[in-house]
Order: sequence, then C-alpha cells, then structure tokens
Amino acid sequence: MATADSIWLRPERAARGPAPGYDRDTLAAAGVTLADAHGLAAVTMRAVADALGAGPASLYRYIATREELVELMVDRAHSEIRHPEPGGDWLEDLLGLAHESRRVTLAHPWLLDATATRTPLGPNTVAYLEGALGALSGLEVPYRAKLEAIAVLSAVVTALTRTEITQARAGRTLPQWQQARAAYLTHVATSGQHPHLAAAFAAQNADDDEPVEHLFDRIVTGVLTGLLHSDAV
Amino acid sequence: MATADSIWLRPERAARGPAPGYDRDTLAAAGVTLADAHGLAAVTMRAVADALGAGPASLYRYIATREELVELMVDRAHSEIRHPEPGGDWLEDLLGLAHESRRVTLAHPWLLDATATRTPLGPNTVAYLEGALGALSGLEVPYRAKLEAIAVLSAVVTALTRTEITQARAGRTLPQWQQARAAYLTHVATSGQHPHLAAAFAAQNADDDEPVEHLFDRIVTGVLTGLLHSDAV
DNA sequence: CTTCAACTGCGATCGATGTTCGCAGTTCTG
DNA sequence: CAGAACTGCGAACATCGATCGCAGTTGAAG
Repeated sequence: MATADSIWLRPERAARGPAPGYDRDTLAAAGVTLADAHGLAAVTMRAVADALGAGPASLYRYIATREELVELMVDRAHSEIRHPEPGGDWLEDLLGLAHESRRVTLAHPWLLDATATRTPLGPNTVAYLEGALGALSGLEVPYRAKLEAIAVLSAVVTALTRTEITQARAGRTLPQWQQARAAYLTHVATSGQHPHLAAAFAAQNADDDEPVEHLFDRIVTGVLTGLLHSDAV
Repeated sequence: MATADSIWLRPERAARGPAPGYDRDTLAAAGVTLADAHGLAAVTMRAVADALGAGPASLYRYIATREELVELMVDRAHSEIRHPEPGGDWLEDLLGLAHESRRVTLAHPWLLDATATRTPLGPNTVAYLEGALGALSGLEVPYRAKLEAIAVLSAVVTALTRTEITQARAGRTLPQWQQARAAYLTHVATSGQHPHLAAAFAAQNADDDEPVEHLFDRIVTGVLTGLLHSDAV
C-alpha cells in the first residue's frame, strides 16, 4: 500500500472497520521514551512494538514506514516548546524561542540525529515557525530575509546545542571515540604544523568560566543582529 | 580486534606480512564514486568490495567499521577544498573558504548526510580549520570567539547548501515526498490559522531573482560581521 | 637459505533490521 | 443479520554490518 501522501494529511482513523487498539501519538510516545533512554538507534520497529505489547508488524497499521515514526516523534517533542506571548522586542522574543528550542533539544538529544538530515514539518513544527515569524512581524524587512534569519537561527541553535551535548557527555563517560579524537587532536596540535590550531588549542583550555547561557545569548544575538542589521542594542 | 585508536593514528600498513592489495585511499575513492552516483546509503560494504573486485570481508583489513570508511570518504572529499593564500581582509578570506566549502559540498551532496551527525576530523578537515584560523590571525579577538565564529560559519554554510541542493533536486525530479510536503504546506497556508506563515508563503513565490551566490555572500557576511563586530565595510 | 610467525584475502555465516504477505478474528455499516 | 472493511500479527524475506576460521603468501630472524 504505497501511500504517497504526507502522514499529516492522511486520516488517522479509517472510515469503517473496528477501532484500532493504539493511535499515532501512543506510538510516538513509546518511541520518544525509547530514544530518550537509549538513543534514536534503539527505536526499532520491534522495540516500539514490544514497548506497546504489540506484534512487530502491527505498527504498519498506523505508519507507513519508520521514517514516519521518527517524524511523529519529532513533532511530539516539538510540542514541548512553549510559546510565550510576544513582548514587542523581536530580538528578545526570538532569543526566547531559541532558548526553548535549546531546552527541548537538551531534554531529547536524539532530536539532533532526527533533524540532521530530514526536516520534519508537523503541526507543532509549523507552530514554531509561525511563532518565529510572528516575533518578526513588526520588522520592516522582506519576508525572504525573515525566513533566512529563522533558518540560520535554527542551524546555529542546533550547532551550539550539539557541542554542548557532546561536551557534557564527554565529561561524564568519556566514551572511547572521544578519547581517540582527543588523542589525535593533541597529536595534530603538537606536530609543529598547524600553528594557529595549536595556539587556539592551548588558549581554549585556559579560561572557560563563561556560563553556557550567556555564550548562547551572545552568539545568537550576534548572528541575528548581523543578519537583520538591527539598530537596537 | 577492537582497535580503540583513531584511524588517523593507526598505521596504514602492518609492520610485517605480505603487501596489501589495496589501501585506504582506494577504498575511500570507491566509496566516494558510489556515493556521488547513488547517495551515501549506496555505500555498503558489499558494494564497495564489488567495485574493487574484492570479497565482502576484505575491507575489514583496512578499516575497522563502516563509520571509518565514511570518515575516510569525508576527508578525501575535503581534500578538494582549495586554500587560496590570505589576502589580508579576513572577511574576504573566510568568505572565500566558505565558497570552497559550498562548492565541494555541491559536488558531493552526500557530505551533508555524512557530516550531519558526526564531525569527522581527518588531516584535510584539520587543514581547513587551520586555514580558517589563519584567516582570522590578524583579528584582535579571543581565540574562543574565533572558534565559535568558525563553527557557526560551518553550520550556516551547511544549512544554506542543504536548502540549495534540496531545491535543485525538487526542480528536476520532484520526488514524491517533496510533493507531499508541498501539499501539506499549502494546506497549512490556506487553513486560515498561521497568518504570518501564509503571508510569507505567498510572498516567497513572488520575487526570486537574486542569484544564489549573492544570497550566500549576503548571509555569510551578515553572520560573520554580527559575530565578530567588524568595523570594515 | 631455511623457518615460521604474521599478515592477507575471503567464503560462509550470524544476528539484527525494515518491510511484506496472508490469514483469522473483530467490528461497523447497510 | 450478512458481508465488507479493517485489525492484530506470526512467519518470512532481503539486506545490512560484522565475525570467524582457514588456506595461501610474505618478510624478517637465525
């Protein structure tokens, strides 16, 4: 049954027939729980079915493919993004939205993997987009620039959150491959070539006391003001 | 044989024993050819072995895992990045490097998938980093800000190139899922809710004549100047 | 030159995964 | 009440990454 439609346009329940035992959101919730605990790779069809007490093939009555399950999971996670009412200052509003995005991503690190390649676009993601556009509604700037700014903002927030998660994970478990990478990096830094990198590497471990939120604010603000050349501070 | 070392620190040839029939770069080249033609998913161990005329299990004499093969491929692709000599203006130099990054990514679109989650760090990627730091060497700015700027730049270039590739692909083949997404988007835009999104959607299809390179320059310049608050231009 | 440990290529195979097929049971509709 | 439509799902298939063990080959030590 090749359903070419998007899952968001496909009706959840069939018109006729017995009532389904589960629903999409239940599948998504089970997938989110699994991914939160053991990463996105642990979200296999069989694992989700087991968590639900269902047979491995039952899930295909609700979703057409695993990709769609991930899409449901992403949108469910995005539903946790709070949308505060706009306060008039577009920079502050957008910064608040960026903080929400970061918070949810820290709570569900697998979002980085799920949204790295594809760009799921469910109702809650759409609501996020609408919110961001609403924050910029007072700005006298072409729509294209606003969409660009939002896309760049999203990319930057993702990148920042990714390094934050990576560093936090390295601090706890130091999981082999990170160790191997550090070894290679010090090898590169002390090799004599790459002088700039060596200097940066040495300077990096010196003063690291800036709070993460402050760094986050500084970078996001810089990027946004650079893109929308604001006159406000 | 659990080799915990990075592949870049592991010796390519063994000290004793017969000469290997292939080498790492040959594997990487075969993988790149396959990925260029049919995407990263087509780079399976068996496919690479077939392309080389080798048995499916032979590759594991050169790499420990498929991840390492992808790492080799990424670094080989990054070797195509040209490093022009610095011209004194850091913004121009960094912009040139960004263009090189975009060019190589357009030539090897699978780089987006390969670098989406992981961040391979081979010799050529390190050389790129060194070049970017070198371009900023004249700036009176803490090293941390330079590293941040480079990371953000990389994220932005990736995002821009991804949308560019996606749109180009949609223009040619319009591959089903894009069609489904467009259907959902128009459904959202015409639903009455999401007024800002509807307005943006309507305005987007109006005037689209800005050349891609110009848009690229504009955004990258905006982001960089916003981050490093340049006084130039 | 001999010897042998070390390495190479690789066929066979394992476990896991996403997905399909067909069937029995269930439920809503006309 | 009868049949159509749908559900749950056991079994199976193709494909994937990875492992194991063996025969053949090489290079260095004595």
